[in-house]
Parts: sequence; C-alpha cells; structure tokens
Amino acid sequence: MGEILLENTLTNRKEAFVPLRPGEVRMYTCGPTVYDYAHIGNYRTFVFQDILRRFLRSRGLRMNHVMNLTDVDDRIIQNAAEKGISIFDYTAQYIQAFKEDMKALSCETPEHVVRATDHIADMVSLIQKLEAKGLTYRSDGSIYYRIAKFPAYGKLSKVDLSGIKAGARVETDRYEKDDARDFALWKAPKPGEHFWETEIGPGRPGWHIECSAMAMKYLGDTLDIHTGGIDLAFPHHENEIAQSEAATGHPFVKYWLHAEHLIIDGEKMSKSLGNFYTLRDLFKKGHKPSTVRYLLASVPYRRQLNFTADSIQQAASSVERLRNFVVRLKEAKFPAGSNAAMEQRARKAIADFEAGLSDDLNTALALAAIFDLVRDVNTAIDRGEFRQQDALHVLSAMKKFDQIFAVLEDNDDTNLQSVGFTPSGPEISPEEIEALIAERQKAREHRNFKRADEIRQELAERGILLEDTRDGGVRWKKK
RNA sequence: GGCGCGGUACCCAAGUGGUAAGGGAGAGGUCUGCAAAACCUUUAUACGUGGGUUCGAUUCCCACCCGCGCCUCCA
Repeated sequence: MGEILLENTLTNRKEAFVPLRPGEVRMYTCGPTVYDYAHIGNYRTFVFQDILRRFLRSRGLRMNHVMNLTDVDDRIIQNAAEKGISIFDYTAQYIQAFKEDMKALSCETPEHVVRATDHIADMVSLIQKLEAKGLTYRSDGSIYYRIAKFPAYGKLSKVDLSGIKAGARVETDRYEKDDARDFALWKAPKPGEHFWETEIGPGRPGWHIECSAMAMKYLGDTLDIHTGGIDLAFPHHENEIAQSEAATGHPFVKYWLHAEHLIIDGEKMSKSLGNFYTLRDLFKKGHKPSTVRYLLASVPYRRQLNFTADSIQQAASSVERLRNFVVRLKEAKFPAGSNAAMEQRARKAIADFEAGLSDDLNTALALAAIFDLVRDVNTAIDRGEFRQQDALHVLSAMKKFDQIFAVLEDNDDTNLQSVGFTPSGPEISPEEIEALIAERQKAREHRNFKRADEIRQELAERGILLEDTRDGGVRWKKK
C-alpha cells in the first residue's frame, strides 16, 4: 500500500502522513457549538472527518480521536437566559440531537467526545501557564492573550496582521483590548450570566482556549491531525496554535486539515437567505440518511460542495445503483466455479479505491474505481462469465468500500427512527407484500397480465417496487 | 484591499505536457408479456477569456473576467 498524502493547510502542500507514534493517530476535530441543531454544512465537515478516520483505521492505524462539544458561549448563554433555563438544560437537547444526527449519518463516535464545561479546570491551568509566561494581560476581569508576544502568529492562515491591527473594521475600544488582534482567554461574567469561580477569578472560558486545553489533555502537546471547517482556520485555529505552542514550547499540530464549505445553489447557506437546512429538514423532505451521507462524502473535502435539489437526487440514484449491485451479487444464482480474471478485477478495484483515498482523500476518484468495478462485473454477469466464487471476491471489495463510505447497508429506516422520524409511506407488512406477489405470479402464469400489472401498480403506490428476475423469481424493495 | 478555493459536457465531478475518469440525466437499442434492474451505443474538436513557453497545453507561466469563502459570529 502506498503512502497516504494529506494536504496540510500549514504548508499548503500535500504531505505524506506519518504518525508521530507509529500505529497511532492522535486527532482532534472541532465539534459543534450546541446552541441549536447543527446544519448540513456542519455535517459536511463531520462526514469528512469520519471518512478520514475510517480510512486511517482501514490502514491498520489506531485512532485516538477527540471531538469537543462547545457547550458554553455567548449564544448559548443568551438563548438559555431568554428561555429562563440553565445553560446545561439548554444545551442538553442539542447535544442529544447532535449525537442522533451523527448516528443517522453513520458517523463513528470518536474515542473521546468531550464537553467544554467539563474541562474548565484544564482551561484555567492552561491560562495560568500563559500568565506565568507573561503572555497575557487582564482588563476588567477578563484575560487576554497578547498576540504581539507570539511572532509566529498567522502561520496557518497566512493572514497579514498588520492590516488588522490598523484596520478600521474592528472597534478596539469595545473589546477593552490593548490590541485588536488580541483575543479573550477568560471572560469576566456579566450580571446574571453563568460563570465559574476559579483561581483566575470568576468568569467563563473564551472560545479558543477550550480546544487547546482539551486537545492537549487527551492527546499530548503535539497532535498528528487537527480538522475543522475552513472558516475556523482564522482566527480559531490560529489562536489555538498561539496558546498551545506558547504554553508548551512544542509544535501543536503536525497536519492541519480543513474542509471547504458546503454552499446551497451556489450561495452561502444562511438563515437570512432562507436556504438553511438541518439534517432533519432534509429527512422531512423525504431524503434518506444514506443519500445525504453519500452526497456529503462524494465531493472531495477540499472542494466546495454545491448542494442542490438535483445533486441530492443524483446521490440517491448513485446509492441505488450500488445497492442494486450488491443485492444482485448476493441473490442471483451463478454457475459454480471461478473465473480468475474476476478475482484480479476485484483486487484492482480495491487497489484503485485505496489509491484514490490515499491521495488526500480523493473520494471522487475512489468512487470511480468502485463504479468501474460495478460496470465490469455487471457486464460479466450479463455475458454469463461470472461464477459463484467470483461473487465472494467482488463482495469483499464492496465491503472494503463500505467500511469507508458506509452507504450500502439498508438501514435508512432505522437511522431515521434514531432521529425520531417514522419511515414515510403507507405501512405494509412483508406478509402482505408476499401474498400480493404470489397472486401476481399466478396471474402471470395464466397470462393475465392486466391483473399482474394492477398488483405491481398497487404495490408501487404503496412504496414497494417489484423486479422480476431472470430465473422467474420476484424481488421487492422499498422505494 | 489581503488570503484561500474554484470555473471541465444538460447536472455533479476526476484527471493528465501528447488530443478528456466516474456518477446522474436525456436519446436509441438489447433483455422482458410489459416493466424494473442490467448491458450496449450516444451527448465536450479541446476543459472561463486573452496572451506566452513548448514539436505539442485543459494540464506550465502571465494578465484578465466570473463564482464562492475567510479577514475576530460561523463547519
């Protein structure tokens, strides 16, 4: 197997991925701020990191992956206050929803999913470390990081801070900061706000410090991989670097991976444009979890993903094609024996698939390898050149594929239920379906095609599709 | 203005210094009682525009145009 190349935002280059500790990957993902339901743009990033971790695991690497839940920030405090409930009661529902959504999208659960509010002490001690090094200053009970003390600032995003420093965009006064570039490590409480009483005074953590504190707590001073949306590169990740590296004296992250944004119909997704979707919005429209996952995964993560009504329809068709293929392999009867060429073909597909993913997670290329296999095998089957043993090899290739993409299993109903949706369409029991199929078969035997077609039509209206197979059998599936 | 991503067929989207993967959609055909599924054929004389380098560029260089994002709310 060839090396894995990852495009590193820090260097702007594709680099061979080599874990600092052989066999283990220490990875940190910026998780959601749980002030509301996460939107599909968020999930684009989370599906990306899921594909990444699945791929690394498939290469025999052990994951030590941390994802944070930001469960305290301005929006949370404000929203909770408006509802007159504690921030914990407020965020609980969205934490739950996030976990359900991730499950619905077949995203693996990282080894550590951690809440900011459970790590206040870690943040405080990190801030103390920075204070001891003289990198901070206090202003009205808040503590700020003095960017001027960290010369490497800007190395990730290549942002030129001289512009910001002098820029008119930022009203320095409002922040009570010495320098507009400085950012809050610790925020003094405002009246009525939730706060923690700590050794550095009462207050709550700034946004950036939580990621540094939690990442280093679980993963050590230097992590292999840090992922997040492209918008986080500046200032969030830049600030993480400043805090962490200044505190430890070690490089914070070896590979920075950023996912480009998802846009809707060519425009930024935003509530004001009315094109803002949560996962549940899509499910409500009747889209399957596997369709959404496929769509989010199919465009390489470094590219913007243009989400349109058409593109999700296309994703649904693509998944359908793959699933039909697997069903055919499992259910069709092939002559005994094997065809050496097919085993070779399956091996090539796996090799091409992995080569695609190895190239900075080029999922489009990896998918092409699978679809090539699908076509070649279907052709071989149609020509009668396919044998029983061949099916095992091809199925094994499809399994390899699905260990990463996770869209083949027919689990959409279950996944929908996990987010509280009952599968759409009229209820019909398998027994009833079988009975109708039997009746239709009988009608067909008597060449009563009118009746046979009526039954097929009736089932179709109830969401059941029939396929007559070559050997005279009938297969059915849900729409 | 600075930084970044992109502009490939009807749509999504790979890719390479030597004349374009894959998926979806459409059309025709094979199979089928008819469908469905599957297969075959078909839809880019050149890949935003204009220059340049080169025997040769979509692929390198330059300029320009357009889209999107970030520049302390943001995945």
